[in-house]
Amino acid sequence: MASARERVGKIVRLLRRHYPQARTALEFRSPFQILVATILAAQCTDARVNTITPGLFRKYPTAADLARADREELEREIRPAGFFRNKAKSLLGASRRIVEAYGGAVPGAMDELLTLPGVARKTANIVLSAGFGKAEGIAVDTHARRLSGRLGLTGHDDPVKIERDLLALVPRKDWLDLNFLLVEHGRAVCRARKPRCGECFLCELCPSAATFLKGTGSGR
DNA sequence: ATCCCGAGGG
DNA sequence: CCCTCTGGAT
Repeated sequence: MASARERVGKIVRLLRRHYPQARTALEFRSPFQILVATILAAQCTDARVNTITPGLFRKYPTAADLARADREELEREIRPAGFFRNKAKSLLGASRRIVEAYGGAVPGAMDELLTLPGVARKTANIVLSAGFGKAEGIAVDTHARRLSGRLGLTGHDDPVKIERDLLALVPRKDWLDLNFLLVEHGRAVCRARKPRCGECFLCELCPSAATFLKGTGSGR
């Protein structure tokens, strides 16, 4: 019988093979830009975020610029991403603290990132991995959480416990990739509504696939 | 009509 | 633990 570790290892290998570009997609951005884009991405599609970030970064190239931004003007800029008041508050609060406590540079440690208003573990994990190329944890958003649940990666549903279990299950060298792979696969294939089990390369390893493959299409 | 790439607050 | 915040996709 394959151990949980072996099973997860197999899944990680398949994920990596199918999303070779997942990690590099954001590499050209600075930690500051990653932070901003990640905050904006909550409850919103990438495509929508991508329509506003160019103008945003032109207007506010650095944390210092953003820290000085007019709140209402900023809210207008990011409105299409939804939750614009909360997000403007987070962007302003975080950039101000970055200026005051970290000399204007986004901090590269988990405990420091967590002191930024609007930044919790998920966002911090993404900033660390996409912005700094290092992983101190594994970002568990709703996509990763759903994927983990369907694949039965861990016995838990709580994101904190999922992360803890994954960290114990996966070798450290894979943490970085997992931050992108779980989210990407959960978003693109293992979707909440109609999971695309028919085109999922993890199908044979997935205890939930049979449920969704019943009948003609999938889900519904 | 209902759900969602989070986080803060009661 | 519950609620709220937003616009877009389905």
